[in-house]
Amino acid sequence: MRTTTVPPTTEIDRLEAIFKALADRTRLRILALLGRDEVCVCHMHDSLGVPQPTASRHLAYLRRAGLVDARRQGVWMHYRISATLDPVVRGVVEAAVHALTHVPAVARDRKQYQKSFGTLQPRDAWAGSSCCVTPGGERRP
Amino acid sequence: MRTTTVPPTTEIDRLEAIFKALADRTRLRILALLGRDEVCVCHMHDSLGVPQPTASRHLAYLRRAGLVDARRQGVWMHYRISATLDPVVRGVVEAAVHALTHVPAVARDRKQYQKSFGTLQPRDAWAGSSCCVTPGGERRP
DNA sequence: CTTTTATATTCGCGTGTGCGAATATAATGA
DNA sequence: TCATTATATTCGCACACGCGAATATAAAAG
Repeated sequence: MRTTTVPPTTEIDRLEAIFKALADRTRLRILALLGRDEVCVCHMHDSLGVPQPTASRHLAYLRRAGLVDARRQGVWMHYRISATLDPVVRGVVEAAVHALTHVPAVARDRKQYQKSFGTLQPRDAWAGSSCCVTPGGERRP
Repeated sequence: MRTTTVPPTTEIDRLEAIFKALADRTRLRILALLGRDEVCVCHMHDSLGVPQPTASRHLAYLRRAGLVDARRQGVWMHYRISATLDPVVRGVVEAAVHALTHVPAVARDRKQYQKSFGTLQPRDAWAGSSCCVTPGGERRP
C-alpha cells in the first residue's frame, strides 16, 4: 500500500497530473481568478463563495501539481500561477485560462472580487490594496 | 439516486468535463495518436499496447465528452478529433495535443503505429492503407 | 503569556472511475 | 444458417478524490 503520493516521473505522468489538477471546477475558478494576478486565500474563498478549508485544499493541490506559487506575507498567503512553468505546460494553462474567460461563473467570481476588493491587482503591485483584517484587528493601509 | 449521467449544462460544467476527459494517460495517448488523422480502434489498441476493451472504453468516454467523432466503415470504427469543437475548447485540445508531441511515450506510440501500418494518414485518405483482416480472412487492398 | 485571525490539515463518507475479465453486439463471408 | 472478426458493454473490485466538519498550526497584537 502506498502511503505517500509519489511525484510524477515520466513526461506522460506529469502531463496527466496537470490535467487532473485542471479537472475540478473549483480549481478552474481559482486559476481563472488568479489570471496574471496574485491573490490571497481570504479573497479567494470570499469571491468564490467556498469555505476557507476548501480553497486551501485546492490551492495545496495546485501547488503540489506545480501550477501555482505561494508567497507568505505575515499571516496572509498569496498565490499566483507559477512563473516557472514548463513552456509546454504553460501553453495548456494559458489555453485553460483563456477558455475560462468565456465562462459566466468565472465572470461572476471576478465581479464579486472587484465589488469587495477593487480591481484585480497586477502582481507585485498588490501591497497597497485593502486586504484582510490583521489578527489584532487593524486594517492594513 | 441518479441512474443516468446527465450531460453538462453550464459552461463551467462543460469545461470541467473536458478536463476530466483529458485527465487520463490512455486518453491522452489516444488523442496524441489521432492528432489530425483518423484512426481505427484496432490500430489504436495495437499501437498503444492496451487491450481492445480498454481502448474502446476510453474512446466511448472521449465521445461522450464530445472530443472525438466516430465513423463506421463496415466492421471498423474510425475515430478522429471532433471537427465541430467549440473554438474555446478547440484551443485547449490543441494545446494538449501540442504538449503531447513532447512526450516520449507518445513518440513511441506513433513509431509503433508507423512500423505496423505505415505513415499516419490524413483523414479521408486512409482507405488505401492496410487495415485489419476482414471477418472472412481477406485483407483489404 | 492570551486572544484573534488566516491558513492548513485530518477524518469519515460517498462517489466516480480505471482496470481485467467476461460477455454481448454487429458486420462480413462462406 | 454458422464462423470469424471488430467493437462495445457489463461486472466487481480497488482506489483516488471532493466535501463538510472539526481541529491544528502560524503569525501578529495586546
